[in-house]
Amino acid sequence: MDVSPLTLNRISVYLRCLRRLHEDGVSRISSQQLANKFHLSATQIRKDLTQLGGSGIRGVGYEVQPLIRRLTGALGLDQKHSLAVVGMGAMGSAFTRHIGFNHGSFQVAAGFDHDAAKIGQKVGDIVVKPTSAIGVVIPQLDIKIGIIAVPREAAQDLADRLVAAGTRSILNFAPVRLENSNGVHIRNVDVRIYLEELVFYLGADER
Amino acid sequence: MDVSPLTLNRISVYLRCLRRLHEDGVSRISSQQLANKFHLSATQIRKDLTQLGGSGIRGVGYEVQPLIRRLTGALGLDQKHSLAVVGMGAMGSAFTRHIGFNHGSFQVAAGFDHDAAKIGQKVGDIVVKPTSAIGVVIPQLDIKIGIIAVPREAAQDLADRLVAAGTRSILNFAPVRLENSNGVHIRNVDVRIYLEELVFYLGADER
DNA sequence: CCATGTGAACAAATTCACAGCA
DNA sequence: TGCTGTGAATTTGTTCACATGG
Repeated sequence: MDVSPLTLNRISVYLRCLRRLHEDGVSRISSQQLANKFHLSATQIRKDLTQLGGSGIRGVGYEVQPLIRRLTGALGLDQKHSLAVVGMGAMGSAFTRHIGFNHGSFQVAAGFDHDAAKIGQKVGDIVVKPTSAIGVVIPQLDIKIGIIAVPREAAQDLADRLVAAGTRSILNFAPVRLENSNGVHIRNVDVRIYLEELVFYLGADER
Repeated sequence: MDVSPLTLNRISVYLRCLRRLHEDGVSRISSQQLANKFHLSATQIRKDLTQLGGSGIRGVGYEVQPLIRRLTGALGLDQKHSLAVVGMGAMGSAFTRHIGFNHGSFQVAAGFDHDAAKIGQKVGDIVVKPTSAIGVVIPQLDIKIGIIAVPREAAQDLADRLVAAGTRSILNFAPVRLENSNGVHIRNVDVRIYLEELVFYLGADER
């Protein structure tokens, strides 16, 4: 299948909205109602949903629970996914706790750090391991998703080691564009870039 | 001026690259060299830079230091910006420490939490204040940028209170699309959405 | 001559408008 | 009738190709 990241991210949003509706006991909803309720675009919801094979009822709308199941399956969220966090500083441990607390399709299965003072310590449920263990632990636990939360200088090297060990996707918090060797999917999240964006629009009036 | 978020985020990236070059003693660079060195597109660099009023020298390239100054000014990074972090849980305090450590154009000037156990505690340089103090502290410190790092349910209310107190831009880590009342600029950062994206592309082969 | 800056071609994403079906 | 699903139109973003000028 061929879905753009933009569409995909919106699907995630829809899924969340639908789960909330389901909790509230709503069993059917039209694209228009969904759009109104969560400030989305009705046409776009329909376009996006039909990309995964539409399943609405003309004249009625969508059945909430079947649609949730459909999207959950399409995204691959019907299985548990193990994550490895590399870098157990402020970002890495916040991420670990964040995901750990939100029992969902994800669990942090391993945490690595370079710093001897952090190795052996517990963060949430996991014990921090040395980065030298990446090559052993990643294949052992069959981890396909890695989180890079280390300083800029170390990011590329650790990403390479994750990929060499079998990681197929990387969520990168370090402020570098990582070189994506062969089919590895990389998502960069750079908080400072977002702050800079906000600053620009702050001053946009004066320009 | 009228610059898209996409362009703007790339400008931030260029700025970083240029700062690294400057540190390495490079005083001139062509768009092509810049593109090669950091895996970017030369044409796009030029298009983006000319949006802020091009300043390259034909046949030569760009002067690194003047360009840094130019971009820094265009983004509004030549002044210090105070931030308020709302929600001092794992995410909020990680963010605070992250920005705090990286002395740049940003400083966390205030941190708020709802939880009595956290109020009065120090996170980095700042002392956590109750959310009830938002209305007083934000105008007092003239804070224009707020960070929302609270659970979903509380996010909209706190965003509203920030805006009412004078905040003009919000970086939102909570998993909700915040309603952006009048010209307030909102940037959503939702880690779980990015993880879900990665999962989808993991399984993309089998589909 | 060589790299910038830019109009024109192209591609991607969004929105519109409506045909088609429960 | 009322909503989905979708081709067509539009807008937005990227790449190409080259004229321009230091």
